[in-house]
Order: sequence, then C-alpha cells, then structure tokens
Amino acid sequence: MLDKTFTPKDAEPRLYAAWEDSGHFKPKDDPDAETYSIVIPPPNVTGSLHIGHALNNTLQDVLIRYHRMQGKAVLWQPGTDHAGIATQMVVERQLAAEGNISRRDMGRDAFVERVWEWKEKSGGTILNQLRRLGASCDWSRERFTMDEGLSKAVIKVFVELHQQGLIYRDKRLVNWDPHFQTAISDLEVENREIDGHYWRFRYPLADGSTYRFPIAHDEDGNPTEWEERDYIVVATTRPETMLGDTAVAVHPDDARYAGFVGKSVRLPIADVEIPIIADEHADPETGSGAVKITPAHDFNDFMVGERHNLPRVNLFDRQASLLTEDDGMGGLDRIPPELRGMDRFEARKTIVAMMDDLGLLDGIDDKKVMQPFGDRSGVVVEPYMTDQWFVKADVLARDALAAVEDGRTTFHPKSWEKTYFEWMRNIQPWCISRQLWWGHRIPAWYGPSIVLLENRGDHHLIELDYNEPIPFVAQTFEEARKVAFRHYEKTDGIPNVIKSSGEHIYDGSFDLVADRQAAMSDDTLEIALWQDEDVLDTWFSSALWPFSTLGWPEETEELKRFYPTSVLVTAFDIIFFWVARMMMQGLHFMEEVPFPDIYIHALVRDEHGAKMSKSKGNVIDPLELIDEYGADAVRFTLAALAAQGRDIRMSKDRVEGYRNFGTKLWNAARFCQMNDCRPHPDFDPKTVKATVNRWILSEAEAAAKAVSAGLDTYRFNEAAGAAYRFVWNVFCDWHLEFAKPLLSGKDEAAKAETRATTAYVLDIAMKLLHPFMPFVTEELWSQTAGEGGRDTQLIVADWPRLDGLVDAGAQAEMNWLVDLTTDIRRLRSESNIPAGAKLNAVIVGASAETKARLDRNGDLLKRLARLDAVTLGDTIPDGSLQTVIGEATIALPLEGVIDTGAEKDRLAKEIAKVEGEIARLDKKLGNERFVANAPAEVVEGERAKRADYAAQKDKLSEALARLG
RNA sequence: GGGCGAUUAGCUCAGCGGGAGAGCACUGCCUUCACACGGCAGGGGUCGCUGGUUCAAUCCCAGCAUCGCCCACCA
Repeated sequence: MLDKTFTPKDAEPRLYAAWEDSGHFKPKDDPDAETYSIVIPPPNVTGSLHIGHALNNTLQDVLIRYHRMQGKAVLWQPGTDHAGIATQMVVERQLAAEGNISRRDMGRDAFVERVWEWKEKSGGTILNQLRRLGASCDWSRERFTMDEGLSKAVIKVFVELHQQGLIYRDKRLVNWDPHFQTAISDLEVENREIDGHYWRFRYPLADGSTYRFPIAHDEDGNPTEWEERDYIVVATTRPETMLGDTAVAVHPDDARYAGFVGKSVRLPIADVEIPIIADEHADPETGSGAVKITPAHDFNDFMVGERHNLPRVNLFDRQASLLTEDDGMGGLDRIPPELRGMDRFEARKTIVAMMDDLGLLDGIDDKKVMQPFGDRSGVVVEPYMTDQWFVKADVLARDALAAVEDGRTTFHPKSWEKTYFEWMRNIQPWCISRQLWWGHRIPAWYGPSIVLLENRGDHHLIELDYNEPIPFVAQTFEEARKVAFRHYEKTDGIPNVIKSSGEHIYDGSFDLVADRQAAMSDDTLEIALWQDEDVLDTWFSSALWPFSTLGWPEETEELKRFYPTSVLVTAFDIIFFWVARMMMQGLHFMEEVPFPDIYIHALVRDEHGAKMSKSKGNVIDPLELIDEYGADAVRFTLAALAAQGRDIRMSKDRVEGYRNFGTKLWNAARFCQMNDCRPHPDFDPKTVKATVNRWILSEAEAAAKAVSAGLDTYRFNEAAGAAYRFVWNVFCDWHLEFAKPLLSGKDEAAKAETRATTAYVLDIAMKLLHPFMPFVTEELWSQTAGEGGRDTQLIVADWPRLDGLVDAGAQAEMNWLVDLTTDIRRLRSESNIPAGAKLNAVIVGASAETKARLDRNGDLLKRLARLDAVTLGDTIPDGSLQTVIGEATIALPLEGVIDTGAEKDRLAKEIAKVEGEIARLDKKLGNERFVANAPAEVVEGERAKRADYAAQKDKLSEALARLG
C-alpha cells in the first residue's frame, strides 16, 4: 500500500541512481533508431545552479525524456565551460583569502596548475545540482571546454581560420578592462547611464589670433551677440585624455570656424601644437561645434584619426594610470612629471584643476552620460591601443544569416530572428584574445623581424628586430617552427649573414629555438620563437560546442549520428554571445547548421521583473525549492510558466500548488491500488463496453494528443496544462467518481473492465507527466505494476500514441451527466441544503434519449448528487428547486423546507442572466450583415444557442410562476 | 537615437477575430470509505487609453500613455 504522500527527499536520489545504473541516460544502441540530440548550454565551471539554469535544463530534460519515450536514440550532451575570467577570478580570490602569494608571484604554470586543481575539486558542483533536478544527461560523455579533445578542436579552428584570412592580428583600440588588465569584447561591456559632467576647456589658438564667436541667437537662429575669442572651446567627459589630443575637429560647413581649418591650437599642459581639421564627425549643433580628437583613447576619434592620418598618442599603462615609461607612442613627453603614474580618476581631477589654474576651464555642465563597465570587473572600461587577435565576424556571419533567412534554422518564438538579424547585419570584428592565463593559449609563435642593414653582395648585414615580431600560426610549436623556417629562408640575407653587432659571418645556418632569450652561439644564428602569452575568449571555444563535444575533428560515430543536434534551448541573453557564434562556426566547419530549431525561453526574474543577480540579493535558490517541494514540483512550475516570449516571475505559491498536484496524482494511484486496478497485459482499449470507460479513453486520447502537440511545438505551458487538466479535472474529479460504483458493484465483467481501463488510463497519465515530473511518476510506475511487473522503467516506456478511441456518443453522455450533477449540486449549495441530506429528484419532460441516459446512469447520478431517488414525472411537484438541462426540467421537491423568497430570488437572477444572453444574441442575429457575411456554421451556432436559452428561460419562468 | 516586449480577476500569469481562463488568495458548505498538499459550490475583470479595419475586436492596424528589456560612437 502506498503511503499517503510521496516523499521526494527519500525517493529522488534512489530513483536517479536507478536510472543512471540502468544506462538509459545513454543513447540506445539501435543503429536504426531515429536520433535526437541536444547539447547543454555549458554552465560555467564555477557556477552553481540558479533558477535560470533550472528552467533551461528542465525544458531540455522535458524534451529529452519525451523523445526518449518515443523510442529514439537520445543524447543529451552535458559539460561545463572553463569561463576564463570568472574562473581566474575565483581562484585568485581564493589565493588571496588563504594568504598565499599572488598569481603573478606564482608564475603562469603554477597558477594554471592551481586552477586545474580547483576545477577537479570544486568544478563539478553545478552538474551534481543538475542531477538533483532530474536531468537525464549522458554523464559518461561529460565534456569540459579545456579537455584535450576540445582544446584540439579550438586550436585547429584558430589555425584554419587564420589560414583562411578570417583571423588576423591588429593594433587597434579595444575595450580594455584595467582591473583584469585584459581586452574584452564589445559584448562584455555593459553601458550604464551615470551622473557625469562635461568639462569645457579652452584651447588657445597657436598664432595668438582672435575671432568673433556668436554667443546669442534670435528665434531664427541668427546670431545677435558675439564675443572676441583667442581660443576654441571643446568639451569632454574624460578630461584625463586631453593630453592625448592630436587635433581639434570642426565641421567642414561650420561658418564659425571656416577660417581656422589648417591652423593650430596649443594643447595646454602638454604644451604641443595640434592642428584644427575639418571632419564631419564634428556636430555644429553640439557644444561649441568643435571637438577634441584623441585617437588613442576614443573609438570615434580613432576613426577620425585614421581619416586624417593623425598620430595616436597613448597616455595609459595597463592599469589605466598615466605612463611612467616611454611606450614609443609619444605620450610620456606630454605628461608633466608630477602626473606620471597617476591613476586615471586622480588625473582627471588634477587636470581639471590645472586647467582652472591656467584660466582655461570654460565651465562644467552636469550631464547624464553612458559609461562602459566591464561586466565581470565592474570597473570603467578604457578604449586602449593594443595588439590583439580578431575574427572577421562579418564574413562568417553571412552564412549564419542566410541559414536563418532561408529557414534552415528557425527561432521559436520567431520574433527573436529579428534581433539575430539586426546584430548579424551590423556585426563588428570580434576581439578574441584575452590577457589572461586561464584558457586556450593562442597557437601563435613569434619570431623577430629581419631588418636588412646593408647589402654586401655575397652576404648581408642584418639586425633581428624583436620589437616588431612576426607571428607564425600553427597547431604546435613544431609546425610553427617549420612555418618560421620557410619564412626566414625566403627572407633575403638569412643565409650568409653578419650579425649586426658583430663581425661573424654565418654560412646559411640558423636555428629556431623556443626561448625568448635566444641569441647567437658561435656557430649558429639562433632565432627565438616564443608563444603568444594570451588566451582565447571563452566564447571562442563555446562556439564549437555542438561539434567539438561529439569528437570533431575526428570523424566519430557520435558526430555522424548526432550532428546536427535537434534543438538548442537557451535564454535570449546569450543569442549574440553564443547562439550566433555557434551558427557561424558550425556552418563554417561542419557545413551544416548546428541545430534546425532554436528555442528561446524567458528569463526568470524576481517579483519586480528585474534580472535576478547575487549582487541584488533577489535570487530564488532552486535547490531550496527542491528541498522544500521536491524536484517534480519545481520542474512542473517552470514548464507551466514557460510561455513563449515572456519573463517568468517565480512564486513559491505556484510551486506549492504543483506539489499538491503531484500528491493528487499519487493519491489517485493509491485509489487505484486499493481497488485492484492493475495494468492488464491483454487489455485492448478498443473493446471496452461501459460508457464511462469509453469516455475516459476518449479523454485520454485527446489529452495525449494535446500534450504531444504542445511539446512538438515547444509550447511547454500548453503541454503541462493539458496534462494537468486531464489528470486532475477529468481523471480524478470525474472518472474515479464514475468508476466507484462500478468498482464496488456486483457486475464482475464491468468491474474487471473498469479496473483494467482505469489502470490503463493511469499509466497514460503517468507517461504524459513523466517528462515534467519524472520522480513521482517513476516511483508510481514501479509501485503500480501488475502481476507480471513492469517490462521497463517508465523513463523508457512507450509514449502514448492513442488513436481511434474517441467516442462522441460516450463523450456527449458523460458531459450531460457532468452538467446534470453540477447543476443539482449548485441547487443544493445555493439553497443551503445540508451536505448530508439525501433528496429525491423528479425529471419532467425528459426525451427518450434522456430517459435512456437516466436509465443507464441513474445510480451514478444518485451517488454523485447525493440523491435518494431519481424518478420521471409529468408535473413539477410544488415547492421544488428547479433547474433546466436541455429539454428536461429537474425538480428537487422540498415542500415546506425551502425558503420560497430566496428561491424566487435565485430563479429571477437566473432568468435575468439568460435574458441577457438572449438579448445579446438577438442583437447579433438581428444584424443583417452578420447573417449575410458570417460563415453559415457560425450563424447556425448562434441560432441554436438562442433557442436553447429561450427554452431554458421558458422553463425557469414557469418555475417562478409556480412559486406564486 | 534605434529596436523589441508588456499593460487581462486582489497577486503571478495564460488566451489572442465569433459566449473572458488558470494557479494562489478570497467566501460558504463538507473531516463522504484516494487525497484537508482534499471535496463541492461561489464571488471577483467595461481584457491601459483613443481612433480605425471588420457583419463581429481583449484579440488585427494606427496613434497615445505607462512600465520593462536589448542595441547604439554623439564630444
């Protein structure tokens, strides 16, 4: 005998272990089976399960379990992401907390080793938490983005893209995170509006000349007042960069400055002359119309600088403090000695004060400004000149764009395609190098460039220039060495060279060594080859996930079977980071989209609709919910709320409600058990005779089809809702009640049929719910087994594919009985008849069909509506409660018991309601254009409704009249 | 500045051209032999506002208002 309730805490670990032991998480071996695969969006190895993961993985598990039950070979590929910055951060913090030496003191190798240790020890947390949720991943295939195999894929992809000219190295402005001292991509920058200022500076004209500048205008914009100026006013939100200005730009059409283009201003403090140039970037409407140009510290200015060939003067070191050493870009000379080494924000204050002292501060305006922050570090990001590796994302985007345009891949809901298109069409070069230690080290080795100093005919005087190194990209050092050899051999003068600083002549022999300190020995010219210090953006490896996890570049069996995957399930916040990049890499390297469907689900938000985050402290912990209500309840809640295109606001009440639903199912099974409803191996649903049984089979078929349809179209909420309504509102509320008299009756044949049917339908209910509530259903499955036990665990049981069980006659009859029962109960309740009181019912004006139905279901009606007797009559007894079902009037004689006044009120209210409906329909049917234009069946339907209401009204009026 | 979405019962949300729905909360009755994590019955909404299309609009279109999100180089 089942307990009264299910105990998730005890059952979940046991059931999960049983599934895993049975091997059902692995794709089945049948080579003929249709395949179905999903790669998990790999959580950060540092992560712990938050509610967003819970939603994401619940939906995936629902799909996986659904398709597994359909007999497919199903692979849910799990794994984690190495999460460069995040992980490095965690370990560094740990080092600091333990009072250990810092990353830099440890050195690269020791630090990386330390991170691996951490990963082995603590990296599996989130995957274990997924197990608690019930995720049926194939854990034997667990992957990590820095696994040997995946790393091989990453390196191969980098090298091939480089060979194809799609990866290149460039010195340009990048988003620089001064905290982590690394470049980050555009996507990792979070723009936030803050209260800032515009500082207006006066840059004196270099030649000391003056001009009249309009300072007031009339309504038409014509100047009315002027002042004499010997300076140009520029504004900035970042005064600390002014020392790097290399021009002042004005608009070519700006009359106010027309005479100044080509002249110069003297840049204060730095004390250098910089030109006034004409460029459309300057907006005459904004500020003074003149704008300072700082090519090394501003993205716009960088472009202006390119157009006008302006020098790029960098001011900052890697921590965004003013330079203390010469970087070869001329910035140091512009920085007064007392400012060198000063932090950027300190420098800002100091420079403003200095300008003020010089009488060159024109004013300060308060203004809201958008400021870029590093999404991980939270510090202000600086545009910074560095050498970095970039992907030509625009080229790769073409195919990825086309694949969605032509429908090879479809977003669900489709509206996200617009977002995808928008970004893909405006895609920028992707900066993929990171100045970190934890990640895939870039497979590029540098050698010095050769500077030919002198051609001496049979030999040359050269110099090795280590400041302008040449990158050699290859999968291994040995490969890079070969490439480098070819390069240097081709370079004029490598054979027969003279070392620049010496007089030794080398006779064509040189060697390449992996040592940056390499130089020359007496008989061999040694050229150093050293590997790039940087690692790749974490998303570079994530982009390969759908094929790298399946073994690529090896042509594995899994790759053949499971690529392309069936669907990607993810939240919209990583469409750009991840989805778009998987599309690009998948198409480029596999020449096939990584997935035909992309299901974008909502973000789980807090009660105010804000994104949940640790820093806001508004996080709902799914593990706590699981502890309290069980995994099934949490899963069902998430699925039921996963309507397309909306945010989900989690509430505990909801979880509790669905926990109760699990209990309801549990007790229905308990009832079946108590009544010997056991699955019968020979049961054929097509042969059942009792109306009740034919009816519940009809309903079961409809429910199974609704659940399947919902899951086939990623409408998880509809699928969950259909299952919920079927189990609670149909099977429990009505079928079990209908079945009770049969189960306790004397007709053994009917009893046996009802037992078998009820058990059969309970099995269907468990199957339909299994993808959503795997634990409680699996537990019940094992505990409700018939004589022969179960052939399989529920996890691999056949998904219900019911057909041909719909019986319209049975449905009509049982719906009639439901209506009749409900109506009588309502009469009782509204007239305050004690629940225990048994009444008689007299049916007046019954048709032959109604009589037959009463004949068949009279006992059932008596039980459900708590009646003593149901009889047919010609007249309505005095003092009856009355209601109308179809053509018949139901009377509950209560002479002397009922409150006539109250009953009159009740009837009058009901009549008014019916009259309202009739009036509405009359208006509609009286409209000629409705009758003429609406489809015939709609018009017919409305007419029929009106007739029903009219008949009902007549009977109710009659009843009222009889009360006097 | 551009784009997307939301506005439906007290709360959280479904529905989306032809009679307004769910969960929770609320009211009344019921410890009826599966279930009080329950049963039965009920109350509660002019579906943000204004126009338009249509025989018919909560649903389609336009505008407005409010809220939210994403993207963007305005100094």
